[in-house]
Amino acid sequence: MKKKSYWEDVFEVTRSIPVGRVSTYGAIADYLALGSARMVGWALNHCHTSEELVPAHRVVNRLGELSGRHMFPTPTMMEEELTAEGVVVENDKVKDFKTRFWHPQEMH
DNA sequence: GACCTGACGCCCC
DNA sequence: AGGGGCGCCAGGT
Repeated sequence: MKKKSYWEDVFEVTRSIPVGRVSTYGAIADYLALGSARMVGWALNHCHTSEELVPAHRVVNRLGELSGRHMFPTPTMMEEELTAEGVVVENDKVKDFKTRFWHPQEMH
C-alpha cells in the first residue's frame, strides 16, 4: 500500500482549511490518527520542505492561541495573515475561536 | 544507542 | 479559574 509520509497528510489537511477559518493541532492529529498533536506541530515546522504553500497560520492550539507565531519569519506574520483573511486576532488569540474552528471531518 | 527538546493536550491540584 | 505535571512521536546531538 502506498503510504505517504504523515506530514504530507498534515499539509493536505492544512491546505484544506477554508479561508477565514482555523483548525487545531489536536483536531488534525485526531483526524489523521497520529496519536500526538505534537507531530502536527513538528510536521508544520518543516512545512517549508513542501513545494506547496501551506497555510500554517490557520492552525492554532486548542485554546485558539497563536502558539506557533514565534516560529514564523516574523512573530507578527501569523496574526497579519489571519487578520487579512478576516480572522480577528486579539492578544495573540483567535477571537470567537469556537465559531472560527474548522474540523477536517467537515470537508468530508 | 541514550537523552533532551518540541508550532500540543489532558488530568490533577 | 489558573498553574503545573505527565504523556505523546519523531528528530537532533
